[in-house]
Amino acid sequence: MKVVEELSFNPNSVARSLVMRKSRLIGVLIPSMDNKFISDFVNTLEKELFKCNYTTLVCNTKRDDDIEMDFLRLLKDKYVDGVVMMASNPKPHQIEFLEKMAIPAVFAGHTDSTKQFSSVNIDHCQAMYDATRYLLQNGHCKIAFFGGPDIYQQIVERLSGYKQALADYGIEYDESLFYYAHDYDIENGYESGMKLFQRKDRPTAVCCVSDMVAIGAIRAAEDNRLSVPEDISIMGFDDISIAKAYRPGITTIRQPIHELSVQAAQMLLSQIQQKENYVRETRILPHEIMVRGSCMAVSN
Amino acid sequence: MKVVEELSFNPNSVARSLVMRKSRLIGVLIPSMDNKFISDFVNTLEKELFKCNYTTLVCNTKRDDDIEMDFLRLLKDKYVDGVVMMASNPKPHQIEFLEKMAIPAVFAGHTDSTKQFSSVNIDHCQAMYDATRYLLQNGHCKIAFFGGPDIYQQIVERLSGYKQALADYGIEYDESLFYYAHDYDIENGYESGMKLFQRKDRPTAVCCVSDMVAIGAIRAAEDNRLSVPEDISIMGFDDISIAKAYRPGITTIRQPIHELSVQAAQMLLSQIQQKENYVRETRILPHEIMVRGSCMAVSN
DNA sequence: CTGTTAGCGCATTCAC
DNA sequence: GTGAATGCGCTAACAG
Repeated sequence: MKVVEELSFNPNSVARSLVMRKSRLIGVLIPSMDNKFISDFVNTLEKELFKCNYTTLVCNTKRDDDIEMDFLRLLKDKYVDGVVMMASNPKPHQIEFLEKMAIPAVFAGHTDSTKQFSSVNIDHCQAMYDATRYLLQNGHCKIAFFGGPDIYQQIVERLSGYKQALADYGIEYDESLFYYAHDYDIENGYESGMKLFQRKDRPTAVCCVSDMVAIGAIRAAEDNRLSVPEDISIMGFDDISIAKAYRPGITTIRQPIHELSVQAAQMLLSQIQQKENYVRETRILPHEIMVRGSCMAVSN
Repeated sequence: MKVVEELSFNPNSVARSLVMRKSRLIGVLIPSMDNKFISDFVNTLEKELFKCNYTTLVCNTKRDDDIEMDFLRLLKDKYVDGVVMMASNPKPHQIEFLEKMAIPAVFAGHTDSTKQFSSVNIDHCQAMYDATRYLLQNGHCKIAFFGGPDIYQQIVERLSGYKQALADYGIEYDESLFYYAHDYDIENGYESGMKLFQRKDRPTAVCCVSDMVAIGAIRAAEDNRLSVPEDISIMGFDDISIAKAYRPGITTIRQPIHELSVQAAQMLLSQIQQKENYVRETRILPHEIMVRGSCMAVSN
């Protein structure tokens, strides 16, 4: 130990990885970086894993399936000890790859319906159901939906929650009130809004798949001389930090981002420790509606 | 080659790194993740490096010097081929470490005043000078400054640009109009605003170190029944995407984020290729003022 | 309990 | 040209 100090020896992690087939590295696949929801998740995850001496390798897949698979291979090559998958909904070839290579993995914000890997998620369908019901309970009966890319299971589930709530309140689903976009950023919400708000028969409320879409929608409403929430109520989803700071404050569904992250870390860690004995599980965490200024009751 | 196909052989990158002392990995040190400015930078950087078959290892230092050094050591251990330093202003022990370990490095958004490493940056002093001058030219003569942590060289430079502009317009610097905060997020701008806007002798404008601070300031103004920009003009800095979408649109200084990133990548790449022959250089890129709704002229 | 050795999977070098 | 040796820095297994 004295000699270690004297020569300031420090073990070479690459050589160690080579023989150990371990790296104390955890890969995290994320769909993008420009989103408070994701950065909060990663921040918490890093903190949790760091406690156990793991370093996080953040992989931004930019929502590209090929990049996703490239990263998975890279991570395998690097002998990562585990992977947190939050980039997209589980795909068969990914599951197969992870299974074959015996890489511990956890899906976060997504549910592996094959149950081959653990997942932590919220009930996206129920969450959007609650959002829609909140509007219905406040007297809205004509509610538009600004959707996102339907390649995401979560988005599909959210839409079905919306439809379910309408059905439960005896309102027929009107396809002309559904606006599809290829992404869920400000621009998409703005474009959908510009189309919708120019209609004579505009609704009294709109449900958005994300807070960013909601911000775009609010901008579009204002550009059409509509006041939010007086003329139109706008509901967000995610509760990113800007949702509270925006004017008006955005009424939205909060995902328990911190809990999602902590549990993902813990599940992955115990999977790494317990190896074959690990019992996979699917956890659904509670969401919460954040009532702020972008929605109001309508008098019938 | 036939056999390679048949056995679907794929070279082991860890073993390769061990013997080559290279990894085709580039480390990127960032101060946080929750910022469009940073995520845009990283996105572009990844794209540029990916073209040359390099993978990016994103390290979130959370503005902690120790974490920063830990990552630097980790990166050295992993035999990264180079490092992009955008987490904080260059510190002597980092420079020494990089120099000693012969790790190619580039500072982005920061300038290495020792000139031992290359840098790409904007002129933060001139940028804030221009922002302040814009307000002065629009008739404002009492302008507050919402500053951030002075541990950042950029922030110090921005403050000095503000002071310089005032001086050039024959206005004495009034320390009571300078509000210091430990971070530059929405909350800090809000707190500074709540203090300032309750004063009887409030100014007609405020320069903020970041767009997030500006958003907080706008919120505070509104909570004090002040209209932006009618009662008070608020100037941002960075031009993050929300600056345009916010209401009112935030007049701000745009950093050429894409160019910053592309040039950082190119400089690092040529440094890696040219080895000892590489000539270090310091590049300063032009900024731009984005005129939007949060500032207006004042009639004297 | 200390000392030696084999081998992780590659690139490099030298011999053929 | 092809083939066999050496070593990158470590861990694990084994011997003394």
